[in-house]
Amino acid sequence: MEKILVIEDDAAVQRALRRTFESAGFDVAIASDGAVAMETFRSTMPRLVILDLRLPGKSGQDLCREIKSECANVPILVLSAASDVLDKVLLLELGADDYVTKPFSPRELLARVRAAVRRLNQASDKIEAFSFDDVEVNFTKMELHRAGQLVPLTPQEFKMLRFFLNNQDRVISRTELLNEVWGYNNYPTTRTVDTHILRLRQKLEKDPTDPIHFRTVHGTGYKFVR
Amino acid sequence: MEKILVIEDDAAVQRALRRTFESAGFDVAIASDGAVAMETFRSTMPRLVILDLRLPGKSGQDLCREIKSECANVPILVLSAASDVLDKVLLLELGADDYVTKPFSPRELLARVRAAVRRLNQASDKIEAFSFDDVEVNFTKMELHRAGQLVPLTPQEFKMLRFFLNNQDRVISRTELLNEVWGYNNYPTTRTVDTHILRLRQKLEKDPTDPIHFRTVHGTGYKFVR
DNA sequence: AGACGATGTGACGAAATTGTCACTACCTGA
DNA sequence: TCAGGTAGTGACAATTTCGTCACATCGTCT
Repeated sequence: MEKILVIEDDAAVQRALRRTFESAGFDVAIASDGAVAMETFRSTMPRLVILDLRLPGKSGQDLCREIKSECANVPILVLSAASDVLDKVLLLELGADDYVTKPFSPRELLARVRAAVRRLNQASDKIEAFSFDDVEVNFTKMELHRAGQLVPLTPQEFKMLRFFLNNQDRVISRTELLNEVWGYNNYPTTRTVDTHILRLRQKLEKDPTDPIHFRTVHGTGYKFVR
Repeated sequence: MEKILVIEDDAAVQRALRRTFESAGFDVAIASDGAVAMETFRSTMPRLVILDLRLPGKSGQDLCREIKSECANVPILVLSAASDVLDKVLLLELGADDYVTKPFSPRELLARVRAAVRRLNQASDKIEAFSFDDVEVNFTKMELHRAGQLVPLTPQEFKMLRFFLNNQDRVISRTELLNEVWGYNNYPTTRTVDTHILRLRQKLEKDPTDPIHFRTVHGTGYKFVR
């Protein structure tokens, strides 16, 4: 279920948006006030933000910039009164990804949000190439070089590495790894995960004993940090 | 079991509400008088408040504001006579979350309370990041920084911290903590809770000896205050 | 069939986490 | 002020979790 944040002061519009998006299966958080909006943003970490440019307290434009500077990959959809003199260039400068002028139809707004979320999911899911340290990996070619040298990875190792790269910084439990990397049918032991982490570390870490990238989160799982 | 506070002077309505909510599994506290309501509120720390706007003593509107200013995340459901000239906007300004006009059906009221509580539980359970003082915590990354420094927390400490952040200002008994944080199967001593509070304080409080955020409520439990 | 690489498993010491206890300090009501 | 309960604190032991290794298994290629 995708989480979105609505920053809007008009109670009637709030209700309308909540109804529209909740019935479309979104998880809606609302901030009525520019002053608390950033806080709400940080605590909910939404997938997308709908922002009314006309706000009491902090200006919508500032908010836009602030959100973008903090989390560049969260799309922002701006609501603006038709009377507002707005040009697309300004909006793009602010970091907004799309805009809708009031009065708008909920249907249209919903369509735009869906489009934005779809783009996001597509873009984020399939890293084809990546590099960190002196490591360069290309999933299309299934090749990994370290300091220019080709390092052979097994298929399982590639899968696992890819999953980690697609979920950087996030702590991932062994169970989730088994589900996502091994698939739902196979049920190896959680011990197996450790062994594979070990192998990835030995191949990719400068000091496999004291790993920087493939970190252990005791009692919980592992996470990849660039 | 969710605790709710009913602020209502009419004895007949009191009885009706008590019957309705107790048989629905709620824990009901009642204040008949605006004057003592705040006191009752503070001592019971309910999950939700049902407030009759027409009260002897202190005005219902003032109460509404006062409760909200003290505990912003406790939903307030307002009861009002149909004859009252009520503006929805005014209510929202007061901080009320919903309202029902008399005469109301118990069934409807119950439904609204349940909806509010559900929203609360849903919304609150998903805090992914939060900050207070010079502390910043991110539950997705399982990282906590204090004054920019990484402070390692154990899984149990993360769980506990999260529960406290999700239930700010509310007094939580040791038993409830054991149930919610440790789960229903494990039954460590209530003393165990104290030890973990100690550890959180040592890691997060400026002066662990004189804690500001993780407060002791003697004879009852603990509460987190921002 | 034999060889080889890839993968999964169990064992075991090491490390981290967590629960408990004992003791002290504190609070509260008589 | 005293007694009795309640909470803070540090040390310690029990338990859980992790890293690592050797080895079994499996499939594939020759």
